[in-house]
Amino acid sequence: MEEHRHVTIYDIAERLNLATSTISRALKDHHTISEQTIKKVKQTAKEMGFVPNTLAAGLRGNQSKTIGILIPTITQPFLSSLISGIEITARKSEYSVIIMQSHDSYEMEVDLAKSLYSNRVSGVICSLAMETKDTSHFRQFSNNNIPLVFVDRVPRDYDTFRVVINNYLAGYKATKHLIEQGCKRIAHLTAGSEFGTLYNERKRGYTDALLEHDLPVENDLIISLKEMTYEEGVKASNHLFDLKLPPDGLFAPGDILAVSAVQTAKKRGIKVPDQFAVIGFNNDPISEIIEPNISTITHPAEKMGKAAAELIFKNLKSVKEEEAKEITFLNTQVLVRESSKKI
Amino acid sequence: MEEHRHVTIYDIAERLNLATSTISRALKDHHTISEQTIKKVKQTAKEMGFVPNTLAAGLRGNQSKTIGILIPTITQPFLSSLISGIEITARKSEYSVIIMQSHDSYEMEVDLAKSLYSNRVSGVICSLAMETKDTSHFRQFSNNNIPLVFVDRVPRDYDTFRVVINNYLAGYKATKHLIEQGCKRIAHLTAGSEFGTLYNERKRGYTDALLEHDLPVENDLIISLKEMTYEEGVKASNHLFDLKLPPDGLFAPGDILAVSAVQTAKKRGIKVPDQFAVIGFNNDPISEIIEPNISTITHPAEKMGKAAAELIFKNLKSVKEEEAKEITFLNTQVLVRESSKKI
DNA sequence: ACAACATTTGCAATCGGTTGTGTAAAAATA
DNA sequence: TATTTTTACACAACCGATTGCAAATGTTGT
Repeated sequence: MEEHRHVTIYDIAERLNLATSTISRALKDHHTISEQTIKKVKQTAKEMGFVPNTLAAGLRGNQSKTIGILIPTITQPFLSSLISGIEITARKSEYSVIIMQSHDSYEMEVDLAKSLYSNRVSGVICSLAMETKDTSHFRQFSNNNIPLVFVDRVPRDYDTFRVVINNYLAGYKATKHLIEQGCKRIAHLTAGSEFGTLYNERKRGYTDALLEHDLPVENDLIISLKEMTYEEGVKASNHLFDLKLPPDGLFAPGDILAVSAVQTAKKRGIKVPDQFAVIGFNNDPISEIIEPNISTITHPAEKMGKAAAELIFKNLKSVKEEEAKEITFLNTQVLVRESSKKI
Repeated sequence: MEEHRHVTIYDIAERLNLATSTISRALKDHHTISEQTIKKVKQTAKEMGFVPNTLAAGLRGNQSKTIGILIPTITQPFLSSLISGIEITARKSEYSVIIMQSHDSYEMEVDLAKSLYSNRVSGVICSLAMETKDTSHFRQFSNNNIPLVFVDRVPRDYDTFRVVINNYLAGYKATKHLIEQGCKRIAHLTAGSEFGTLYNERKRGYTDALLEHDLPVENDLIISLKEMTYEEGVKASNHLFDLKLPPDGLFAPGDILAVSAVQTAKKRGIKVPDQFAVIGFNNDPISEIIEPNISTITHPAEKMGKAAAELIFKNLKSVKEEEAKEITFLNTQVLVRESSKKI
C-alpha cells in the first residue's frame, strides 16, 4: 500500500503557475478572480483529486466548521432523534457534528466541554447531565463568542439560548386529559435530583391541573425516582398499587415509565385504562407498538435539533446580549391512545 | 461580552521566558524536559486556562484525533448502541467522534466520505448504505493509510477490516431453535436489494437449518422486503397468513419485524407461539418489553463498536497487508423468550 | 583544569489554507 | 498620450502546535 501525499492548493498552484492565494480564492468564487481562472482552477482541482484540509482552514479561521453535541447518552430515542435533527441541519451548511456522551456525570461533562473547546467547534449544543448543578464550564464558550444552545435539559440560570418545550403546559395538558377521562386520583412520577427545570415544570403543570379541577394534590401519589428506567418504574408502580387508596390514573414523564406502569398493572390484574389510565411522555416508538398503545405527549426531538442548529448558524458571527436569553418553545400535543381512553 | 483571546503555548512561553518548544514538550512529559520545568509549565498552563488547539496539532501531525463514523442513520437502536461503544472507547484515548448519516443513500455516502477525509479523521468506521454497490469512495482512506473498519453491513469485496457477527450461524441457530420447538413451516423475511452479505448470510443459515432437518425450503415462505420497517413487516405477515398453507413459525432478521408479525398474528386471532412461533434479531429494547416477549438473537452492538474502535487504534501507525483482511466475528446467542417457547 | 559526555532548552521550519496589502497590466477617462 | 481607475493576480504574514537539530549549560572523569 503505497503512501500517497494529500493534494494541496500548492500542488494546484504549481501546475497552473498561479499563486496559492489565487487558487484559494478561485475555489470559493471570490469576485476578484476571473471567470476563466476559476473554471480552470476548479477543473484541475478535480482532476488532481484535491480535497481541502479543514484543519488548515480551521486553524487559520480559528474555528472548525463543526458543531459539538454534548448529551447524556445517544441511545435514548429522544436524544438520538435530536442528534439526527442537528446532523441533518448542520450538513446542509456543510458542517460536521462531534458527539460526546456525559453519561449524566458532571465530571465527564466538564471534561468533554473542554475537549469541545479544544476542538474549536463553531458552536455547542448541550443537554445537561442529570448531576450537573454548576454550569460554569460552559463559560469558555460564551466568553469566546462560540454560540451555545441548551436543549431540553437546560439550566435555569444561564443566559444563553434554550430550546425547549413548554414542560409546564405539557404536564398540565397531560393531567387535564386524565381528569377529563374521569380520573380522580392521579399519580405522578418525577425526578428525584434535578437541578434543571424540566421535571419540576411538568410536575407544576400536573399540580396546577389538579388544583384547577378541585382535586387534591396528594404527596403519596407523587413519587421521586432516582433514574428514569423501566425497573424504577416497576418499583414505583408497585408501590402505588400497594397504597390503601391506589391511584386511578398516572401521568408518567416518560414513555418507558408509562409502559412499565401499564405492564405492572396488567400483571396485577388491574384493567388499563378502565381502572388505571396512563399517559406517558415523548412519543417514543415503543409507545405506539405496545398493547395497549400508550397515550403520550409529543416531544419533537428532530425539530428541536433543527431549531438548535439553526440558532447556532444564526449566531456564528456574534452573539448579541438580548438574543442570548431567548428561549425557543416548541409545541407539544396530547396523543390520545388506548392507555387512557376511557370515554 | 468581551472577546477573549485563546491562550496559546506562546503566551505560556512568554510568561515563563521559555521557548514554545519547551512548553509543548513539557505538556506532554517529554523526557528531555526536567521535572521541575514540567511542573512549572503545567502549573502556569492551568493558571492561564490554556486549552490546546487540536486543529493546530492536527494540521502539523496531519491527523485530527477523531474517528469518523459513517452509518445509515443513528436512530436505530443497534446503530446508536454501536456509536456509543465507539465513542466510549475513543474517549479513553482522548479521541473524538464525528458522526455522519448516509440515510442509506449512495450519493450521500460518497459525499460524506469525502467530508471525513477533508476533516483528516484518524480512522473511519462505516456501516454501508443499503444502496451502496460500489465502494471505491473508500479508497481515499486506504490509500492514505487511514485505518478503515466496516461494521455489520460490510462490503463483500473490500480488503479491509470487518467487524461482524456470524450471520450465517445466527440464522442457522434461530431457525434451528424454531425447528426444535416443533415448527414445520418456517417463514423468513429478507432484504430485497442488498449488495452486502448480511441478510443473505442469515437466509443461508435459515435454508441450511431447514435442509439439515429434512424440511423443504419453500419460496413462498420467503419474502423480500424493500425496507425493514414495521409497516412492511405487517404487510408481509398478512401475506403469509393469507397463504393456503400459512407458516407456523417465522424467523425475522430484525425485532421490529418480529414485533409486527406477532401483533398481526394476534389481531387475526392466531396464537403466539402455539400456532405461530416467532424469533427476531438484535435484541432491541422493545423485544423484551412487548407481550409476548420476543425471542431473539443477540447482536452485540456496543461490543462491535468497541472492537471496531480498537482496530482503529491498533492500526493507527500503519496497516499491514495481511492484517487488513482480518474479519472479527463476535458471538451471538439465542435468547429464548415467550414468542417462540412451545415446549 | 579540560576534554568528553549528558542534560536541558532554544531556533526555526513545517503543516495547508486564508487574507490584507501591494503591484502590474488592462480598461476607462481626461 | 497621459492619467486615473479597474481588474487580476502575487507576496507574505498568519493561525498554533510539533519536532529535528543546534546550542548552551551542567556533570563526570582523569
